[in-house]
Parts: sequence; C-alpha cells; structure tokens
Amino acid sequence: LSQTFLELSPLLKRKEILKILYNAKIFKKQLNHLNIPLQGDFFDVSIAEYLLNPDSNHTFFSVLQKYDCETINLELLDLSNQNDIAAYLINASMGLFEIKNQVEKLLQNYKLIDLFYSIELPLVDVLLHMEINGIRLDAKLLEYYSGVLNDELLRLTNSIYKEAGQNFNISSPKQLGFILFEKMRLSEKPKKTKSGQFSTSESELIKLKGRHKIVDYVLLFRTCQKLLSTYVNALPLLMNNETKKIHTTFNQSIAATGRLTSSNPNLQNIPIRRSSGKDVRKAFVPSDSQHILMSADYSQIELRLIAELSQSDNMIEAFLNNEDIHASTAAKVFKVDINNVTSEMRSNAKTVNFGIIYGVSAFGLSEQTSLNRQESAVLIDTYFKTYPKLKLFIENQIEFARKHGYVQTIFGRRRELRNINSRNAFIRGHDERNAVNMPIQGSAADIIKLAMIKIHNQFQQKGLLSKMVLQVHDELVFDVYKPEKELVKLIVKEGMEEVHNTKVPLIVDIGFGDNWLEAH
DNA sequence: GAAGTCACG
DNA sequence: ACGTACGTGACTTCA
Repeated sequence: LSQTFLELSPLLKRKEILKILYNAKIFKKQLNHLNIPLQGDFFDVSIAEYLLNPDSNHTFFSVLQKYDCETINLELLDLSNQNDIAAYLINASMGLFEIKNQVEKLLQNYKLIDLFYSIELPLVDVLLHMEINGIRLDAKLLEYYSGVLNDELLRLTNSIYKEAGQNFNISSPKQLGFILFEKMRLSEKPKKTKSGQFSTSESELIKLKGRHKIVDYVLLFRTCQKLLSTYVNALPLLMNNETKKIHTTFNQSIAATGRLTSSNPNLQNIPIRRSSGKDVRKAFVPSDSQHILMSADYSQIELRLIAELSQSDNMIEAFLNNEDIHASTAAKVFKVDINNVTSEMRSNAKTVNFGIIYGVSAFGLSEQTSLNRQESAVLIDTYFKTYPKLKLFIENQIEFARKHGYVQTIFGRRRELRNINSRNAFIRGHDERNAVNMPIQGSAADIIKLAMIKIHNQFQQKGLLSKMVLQVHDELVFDVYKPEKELVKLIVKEGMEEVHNTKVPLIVDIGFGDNWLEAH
C-alpha cells in the first residue's frame, strides 16, 4: 500500500487536482506517516453523506450501493491477485467520482453546502493535527493508582462475599441480581430490565442504600472496577511508548446531532464528576516542562442557546447580568430572593434547566430530584409560566418538525425525524424531544467546530508552538508552550466567544495547570 | 453480538 | 394505563 501511495505522490502534490476521498482524515494520516503531503483541495464523500443523512451508519461500500454505482463483489475477488485489487480500486474510484457530483447537488438542494465547505471540510485538517499531536499521559501515576484500586477491590470483594454468604461473580448483573433480590430480598418490588432480569443499575441500588451494607460495597466495587478496566489499566496500553502520548481518533460523521465522538481511546469521557475518578484526570499532563495545559470551556452554552433561540427575555436578562443561571431560575420558580435560594432549590432548578433541553417529563424529573411526581409536575408547570417563550419555542419546534419532517441548527445542519407523526406515543415522543434537543446540541457543536477552525488557523498563521489537543463538546484543551501563554489565552478566548454573534453572550472560562484536572 | 452498566457533555 | 430526558464509547458477561 505504501508503495502505491509513493507512486501516487506526484499527483497528490498537484494543487490543481481535486482529490475526492472517502474519509479524508484516515487517508491523510496514512500519507502523513509516509511524509507525502496532500496538497490542494479535497472532497470527502463520507462527510457529505453524513450531513445528508446524519442518523445512519455509512460505509464506503454502502454508499457505493446507495448511489447505484456498479460494485464489484468483494467475495469474488482474489486479494492476492494484483489485477483483482487494481480492478476493485479503479471501480471504487469511478464510483466516488460519480457520487461526488450527486452528493454535492444534494448538499446544495438541502442548503448544506456552506456547512460542508466552511465548517466540516476545514475541520478535517484541524482534527488531523489534534490526533497527530496527541496528549501526554503520566503512566507512572496510573500505575500507582492501579495498585490502590486493586487493593480496594480485593477488600470490597471479600466484604461482599461475606455479606452475601457465598462467592459469586459480582461483575455479572445476573448473578448480582439473584443475590440481592432472590436470596437477600432487599426490595419488595425490584425493578426488572427489558429482558426480565432484575435491574442492578446504580439508580436502583441507590434506592436500597441503608437497607444493607452490601449495597454500599457493591456501589464502591462497581466504581473501582470501572475506573480500573476503562481507564487506569486501559489507557497506558494505548500510549505511544516513545512519545508517552495518547492519540485518540475524532470521528466526524457519527453523532446524529453534529457532535464529534472520540474513540480508541474515548477521551471525551475521562472521569471528573466524582472525587474517586479525578485522579485519572491528573494523569493527562503537558508534553514537557516547557508546556502547560490550558482548558477553555463554554459556560452553559446549551442553556444560552435555548435562551437565544427562544428569545426568552427573562432568561436572556439573567445571562446578560451574569447571574448564576440555576440560582436565578430557582429564585423565579420558588419565588424567593436570589440570595435566599437554598442548595436544594438550586439543585432542583438545575435539574429542570437541563431537563428542559432534553424534554423531561414529571416522572423523569421526580427520578432525578428529591421531589415526587406531583411536585415535579407543579415545578415544570411553574417553570413554563416563568419562561413562557421557552414553552412556545418547544411547541414551535415540534410543529416545524411535524410539518417538514426535519429540524435544523443555526448553521443549517439537519436531522430528519421520521417518526414525528407516528401514532405510537412512545416513538413519537422520542422524535418530539429530539425536535427540541438536536437544534440546541447541534448548534453548540457547530459553534465550537467553527471556533476550532479559527483558532487553528491563527496558530498556523502566527507559527505558534502551542497545540490544540482535545475537544470535549463544550471544552477545548491546549498543550501551551509557556512563552505563548498570554497570547494563546487571548486567541482562544476571543476565538470561542466571538465566533458567532448572539444576543446572549457566549462566555468562556479558561484555566491553566500542570495536569488536566488543575486546568479546569 | 446483545444486554447491562457506567464514564462524559 | 402506558412509559418515562438528549448524545456518545467501552467494558464485562453470557447465550
């Protein structure tokens, strides 16, 4: 394969030739490895197809079929035969060429062409750089933590066996369910999963807290086990041993809302919420002593966007006054002065604020808060009376979706909602919630993508040594060359805050540190 | 490979 | 009466 690439290199260097690719980032990464630059414009069919149809998984082969290109049956090919391989590649290339013209027209018809050319395509190179840069991992710290967690796990295992009166596989939900609900009868009405098994999920176990010591042990066991298997033991195995860096893959054509995803390893779900997991974050460090990590995150971007899109004046007002939005909401719905908001009131208001973005029900809210169903229903009702335009926005979104069969973000990214008119209330409900959620989540995704492109270009123009290394939906992480600290801070803050003009200001919080936890 | 669980925004 | 919050990826168990 590398031989083929070398032979192609004179063509790849010619700027006037448009290169039509399927997943350009993978191709460019391979070329980069061989030191063959790809110059000039390129077109990525996989991204075009994703914008046209963000809900489905597409492979090169499925796209060829979809656009009625003649495809060679792979099973009939002899991959050790050069002629067969050549025939396949020629066939695939012709297919790509045909498809490019078709999808480009479709992008135009659906008004996705600007999104494609000014956001998604330029983003390919930004993500490529980030993946190649990688982020440094302190594997020694994780090794130490692994020992601590293993000891803890051993102690918990023994305690659980003792309380259960027998040995069993604690990691097996089936066996654990049997012990807790058949043998120990810890609940009168244990919740079952879809398949009829006892549910042993965290939210169910928390309801049993205080009934028996074993519940706390199991919860702790699960936490330790998760940290060990997914992070502490797994991350060092994916580290490049020479550079001590981790190189994730950012997937640009998976999430139906327009977000990126991260895999191998997923660096968008590194623990932070619980204290027990925070040590994992400490293992993400600057590349060397000349660098420092910088984290820049949008403050409440989704709530700001829903305030903006709904033109909800009193919520906009709260943001303009730089109020604590959850406290502000609590003051309004519980009708107290903002200074008299208790932490429980704020916490419940916070849950509703997020719930609104997801289309929460009274039941869902009661599951997430200390409130019962009745109280939750009242709270939601009061919430909509407080922010009437928010309710109107939700209704308008659903109506738009019913009429047109799709919804869109502020940059015109679309998601079809095929079941918005379904007679099945459950199926319809899902699309109704997405009619509200996708434009919010997706607009936030559009905004941060555009900011990434701007920031990357500034770094290149100024020849900076600092690097953008991670994106976590509303946060960007940089490996900053210390002498560039103030300049980088300025470029990033302005780049993120000024990328899109809104009535509600977008605010970015910036922090520095010798590890990712400190930078927050 | 599905199901269950849990890490993140 | 019903089911019950959006979007992901990874790990373990088990049929």
